Amino acid sequence: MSEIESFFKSAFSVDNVIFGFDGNELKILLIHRGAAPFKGKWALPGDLVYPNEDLDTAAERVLEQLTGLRDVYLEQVKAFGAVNRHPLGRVITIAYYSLIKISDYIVTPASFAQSARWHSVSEVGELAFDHNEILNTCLKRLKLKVRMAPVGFELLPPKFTLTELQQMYEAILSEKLDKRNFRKKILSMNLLLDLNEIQEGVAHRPAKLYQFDQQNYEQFVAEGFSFGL
Amino acid sequence: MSEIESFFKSAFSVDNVIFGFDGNELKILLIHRGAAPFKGKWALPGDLVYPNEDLDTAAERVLEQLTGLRDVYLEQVKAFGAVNRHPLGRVITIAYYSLIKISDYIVTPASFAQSARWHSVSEVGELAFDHNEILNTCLKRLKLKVRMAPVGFELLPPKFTLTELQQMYEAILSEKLDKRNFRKKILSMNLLLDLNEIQEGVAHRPAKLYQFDQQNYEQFVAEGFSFGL
DNA sequence: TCAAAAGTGTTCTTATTACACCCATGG
DNA sequence: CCATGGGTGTAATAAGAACACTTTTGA
Repeated sequence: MSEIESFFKSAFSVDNVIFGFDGNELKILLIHRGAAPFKGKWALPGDLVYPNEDLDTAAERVLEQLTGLRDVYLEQVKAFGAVNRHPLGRVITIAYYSLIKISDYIVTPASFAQSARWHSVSEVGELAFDHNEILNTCLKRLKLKVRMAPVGFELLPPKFTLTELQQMYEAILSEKLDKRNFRKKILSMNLLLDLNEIQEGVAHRPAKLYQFDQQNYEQFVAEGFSFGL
Repeated sequence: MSEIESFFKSAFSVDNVIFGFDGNELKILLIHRGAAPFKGKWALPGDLVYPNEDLDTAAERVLEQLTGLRDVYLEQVKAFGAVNRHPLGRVITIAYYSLIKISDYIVTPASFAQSARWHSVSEVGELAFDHNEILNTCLKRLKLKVRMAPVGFELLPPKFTLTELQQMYEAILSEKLDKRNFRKKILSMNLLLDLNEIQEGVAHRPAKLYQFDQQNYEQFVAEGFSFGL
């Protein structure tokens, strides 16, 4: 085998940390591996990238095959390429994370989707390959991102209460926030549309429902505003 | 060719945006391509990754072959993998940036180093491949990073004046900073060691020389401090 | 003595923090 | 009428922004 050919004896994959929020905890969707290597371990959903497929497209495909969801928030984080990260050959992987509304997720018929399950981020054990490292990197990135841009809304249903919003941030950042200060700040940004609706069927004073105002956000950004929490 | 073989008909490379600061402007080191594709264009230094080489190692190698420098600040940014980004085949590239002290750079004997030249970031023209996109992404990342961590010092000589420090930040962020506020803030962090030395041979009042106090920084971080500018 | 950059504080404005009670609803 | 979470304001502190003159040196 010539030297130049040996360069092409390698493959690349994408792996996707799919985050969801159940109203309480930050979760990720993991696949139970039914085959070697790492048979029996939990792993991030991922796949080899097709020869004629863009990286982002591959990550979207993995997500859609597993969840049936399209047009989801997806961000590339970085490449992981340690020589021995894959026991069967030289495979570098490009890590993504995505944010989905956990209630939109329904187990799809795809065979590997049958073995998928949500895990609390705080209770993830030892994963296949270098997936713990990938998860940690993606989580760190999400924590940064969620303070710098209004991406957290991707985890919530279209209508949400301020408490839900706050709990989502607390779950991601793993820190408690002050209720009054949080509300003051988030409302002062004028990014929440008051729907003049309230919760129903709760055994306490019902909370007002809000919606993220994407249009306002885009206008404010165009005017020089930058989100910060 | 079987399907599985086709996955391995691909290669990956690293490309490195090497930043330097000449006391005035932010610069990058580009290579003038002597061969197709993109013959005659300027390009980011890069190379295919050896089959048994980690990604970070490959980026370090590219940097060392070009500049002779080792133990340099290097950060992976992301992977670029559009299907047609390389005219000769499927090659995804992992982008890095590095920060070097421009005065340490001496043209090395390596053949491709002969065709390297510093370019002002603001005057970079159309580059080979998708290298303009890579450069922009790396520059954006550097702007973020330099506010969140004391990496800018990597661009300065070991002894520097406060004005030099400020000009470095201004060059990276492309914005003017207030002299008094800048000094107040940076000195209040206790990350600068006053060397009790002054500039020599300048035709004006000589400035005091400082050094970045890595040891203090690490201790402060351990105690929960986080750099912010 | 001139030119050139170094060095230095205060005031004002804005953002952040800390903190406790009453309200509306369902059971 | 009780339990549960919803909703609200103010005062103190800290951080950021704006701003102009004197000092030191070499030529």
